[in-house]
This record gives sequence, structure tokens and C-alpha cells, in this order.
Amino acid sequence: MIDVKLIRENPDLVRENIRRRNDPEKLRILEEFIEADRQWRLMQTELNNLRKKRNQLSFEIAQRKKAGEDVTQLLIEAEMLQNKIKEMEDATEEYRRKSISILMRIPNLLHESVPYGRDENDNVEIRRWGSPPKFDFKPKGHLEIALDLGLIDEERANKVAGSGFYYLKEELVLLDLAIERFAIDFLRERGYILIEPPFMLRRKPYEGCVDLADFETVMYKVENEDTYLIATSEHPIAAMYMNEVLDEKDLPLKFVGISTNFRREVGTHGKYTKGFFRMHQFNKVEQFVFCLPNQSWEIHEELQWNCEQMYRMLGLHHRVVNVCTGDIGTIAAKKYDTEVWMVDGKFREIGSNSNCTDYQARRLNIKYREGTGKPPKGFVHTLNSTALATSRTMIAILEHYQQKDGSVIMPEVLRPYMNGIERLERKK
RNA sequence: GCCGGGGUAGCCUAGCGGAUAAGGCGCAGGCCUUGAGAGCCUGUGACCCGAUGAGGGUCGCCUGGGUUCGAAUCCCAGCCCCGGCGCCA
Repeated sequence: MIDVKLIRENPDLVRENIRRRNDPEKLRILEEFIEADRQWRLMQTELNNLRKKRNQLSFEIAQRKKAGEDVTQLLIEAEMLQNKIKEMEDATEEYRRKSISILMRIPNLLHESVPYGRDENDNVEIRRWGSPPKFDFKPKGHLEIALDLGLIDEERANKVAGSGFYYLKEELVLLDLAIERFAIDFLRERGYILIEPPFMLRRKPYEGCVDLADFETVMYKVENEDTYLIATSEHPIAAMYMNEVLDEKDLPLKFVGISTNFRREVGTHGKYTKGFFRMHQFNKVEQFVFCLPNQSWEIHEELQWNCEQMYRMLGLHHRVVNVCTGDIGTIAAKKYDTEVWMVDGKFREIGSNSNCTDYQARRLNIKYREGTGKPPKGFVHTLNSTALATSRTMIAILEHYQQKDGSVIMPEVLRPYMNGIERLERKK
């Protein structure tokens, strides 16, 4: 969430920033909040005054009782006052809840370098690497390739788990693991701390991590328990330091997280859903950073450069876009999407990299201090970025490296992680 | 899952129905000192009103309910931590 004080003290600045998102609904939410907040503060002041009276009265009752005086009249008065306070408390609490729930829906402030635009078509390409692979045959899509190689079983997965699931087999499983190991080693060499988080989270920490609308469309809830399957390791890693104050000397804290991710993918009709592109379950290596406010923009570029280097090492034709104001999500101040070339000639998102500034940290209440024993100075900044999502990376590898005979050559950097396998071939 | 013990400010600890949560450590400021240290003094959670002032007020003792004129303190439910028993890959 964004800083309430900023809205109170400088509403025009916030208004102007949100206007750039091309979303009148968000502006309306802001105005709604300003009014609810004004109302709440009035009620809060009145409530405080009533409570003050109660405290005075209580003190008086205690004094008179001690002195052995009759307090009947005062008790009647106190009861009436108490009823009034109860009413006022309920009303104030209702307003507080209301204004917080509105506040949570106000998006993060956008960085000035975010390009203005309406939707994904207005995202601005800032880099492109490589060139489309050339084939002297009609290239196949990844799903067909994997089926022909006998390395997946789609039908049986659908039978037992529904659509959006696959049994991966043999070398394809090794490839999945190899991609993870490659990314892990790459990032550990650069000082990132490897972490495997819990794959489930309670609702409270989860609310700190995501846009509330996501709960319905992406999260799987565990029945009869207050837990949700994680949609990405970003979430448990972000929540790890909930309600804590980090020491400045420990920052930046850089993590490489691995997890399986679970997504319901409700309402994705019309989106590209072929094969491994949009599954209910997939593995991903993630970069996550907690840092000081003045470090986050530099680190945002570092995270981006990390994944671009990996795609180069894998030899995958890709481009990077600066996601425009109309397409960026609620919590990011700036976002890069990396898009990889796919066999139908289109670039599709393979990973994204967001600087959430203090938006996520404020919700999760993660602060920093300047030294031991010193009071909290402010909220940390958080960044999350895909390192490699194995499913989409496998799509790209299968499609880039397919051969006329149906086999697929493995990128050299992955071979050490695959027992030296150089090529995926159909077995007899 | 069952039986004990516990959860108080950045940390450690007291209070266990009568306002303002005691003390220590750490941290910040001041006095003293050529400087540092020691010693002494003051401050050290969130929120609201107020002018980003002076000042005033409310809340805060794991979370949520309840009892009471009044709850850190009593009652109920839940979460977490530490022991012991059971079950288990």
C-alpha cells in the first residue's frame, strides 16, 4: 500500500501519478479513500474525547470508593457513557476497515521512466538479442515436439488431475532440473542466498504480498485450513521478514528462491494457454531482494541483467520491454518483461522483473534501522524477478533447438547438469 | 493428537483487577573532559487533534471475543514458542 501521509499531505501528486495509469476506476478509488479517511479521523477524534471522559470518571469512582463515599450516581453515568463509547467504537472501527480496504486497492506510485500507454501494445522495447532460428523444415510447437519424443503424457494427467497438468518423463524431467541448477549456480556465484520456502502460506502474510483481486483468480486454498498454495516463491520470501526491522548493514539481502508454483488461472480464456505456457503447476527460480530505498533502482537493473545473461548463455532469442503505465500491475513502480521468441514468430513473456519500492514492505511491515538499538528509519524496498521459469524456458529450448529428425539439441551450458546428454531423441 | 510451562517496547525482565506499564541492556541527545571512556541527567512504540510549532489526547502487554464503572492482570476460543508422551515419511 502507499503512504497514507503522502495522500493526506500531497493528494495532487498522488492523483497525477495515478492518472498516468489510464484507469479512471483507480482515480475513483483514490477519491473514495480521501473522503473515508477524512471521515475516520473525525470519528477517531470524537472517540478519543469520549474515552478521555471515561478514564476521568473511572478514576473518580476509584477515589470516592476509597474514601467510602456513595458512587451509585457515578456508576449510572459511567454506564451511559460506556454505551455511547461502544457505539462510537463500532462505527469508527467499521470506517477504519473500510478506509484500509480502499487504501489497499490504491496502486503503487509509478516511476517517471515508465512509458505512458494504454495496454500491452504500448510496452516499449528497450533491448533485443539474437535472431530467430532458421529451419529448413516446418518447425513444430513445443507440445508436439515433446509428445513425439515421448517425454510427456498429457492425456493421463488430464484424466487424473484435469487440464493444465502434465506428466513429464525422463530427459524432460532432467531438463527441468538442469534449468533450475543452472540458474541456482549462476546466482549463487553472484552472492544470492539459495532458499526453498514453504509452499503454503497463511492468509495474513499473503495479503501483504499480492493484489487482493488475485486471491480469487490465482490462489488455491487448502480446505478447512487458513493456508494457500503459493503462486510463486516471491510470496513466502517477501513474507519471511513480516513485522521485522532489518539492520541496514545486512542490506541488500539477495535471495535465489526455488519452488513449485500453483495457479488456478481462472479467467484466462482468450489468453495464450497452449502446452506448458500456462499450467496449474510449474517450477520457477526466482530472484528476490530486500534493500534500502536508495539501492532499489540500481538493483532493478542488476536483476534484469542477470536474467538476460542467462538467456544469452542458453542462446534464446529474446527482447526486453519496459511495461507501460496501462499494463503494469498494482504493486510495481516499474516493471520489465523479458519476452522470448516462440515458434509462431511471436515474442511471449518468459519472465518479469518488478521494483515494488516500499509498497509491499509497508503492507508486510518490514522496516530497516541504521544500527543496533536504533529506532526504525523507514520501510525497505522489495524487488522480485523471474530468474528462470522452467516451463517457459523448456518451451523456448524445445522450439529453438529442434531438428529435422524430431530430436532436440541441448544448450551446452545445461549439459553438465544433464549427465552430459547432448540431444533429446525418440527412443525405440 | 494429548499433558504441562510460556508469549510485556529493538533485546532481557517485573507487574498478575484501580489512571499515567517498573527496571536493566542497547541507542540518541546533554553535562563533564584536550579527546575518548567512565560517571550523572534527559529521551527512546503506534495513532488522532494542532501549523511539519508549543501543547493536548487516545490506544498499545501474541490475536480475537467476553466479564467489569475500570483488564497486561479474570473467563472463553485461536495462533506461535519451549519441555514430556503418542503417531508418522
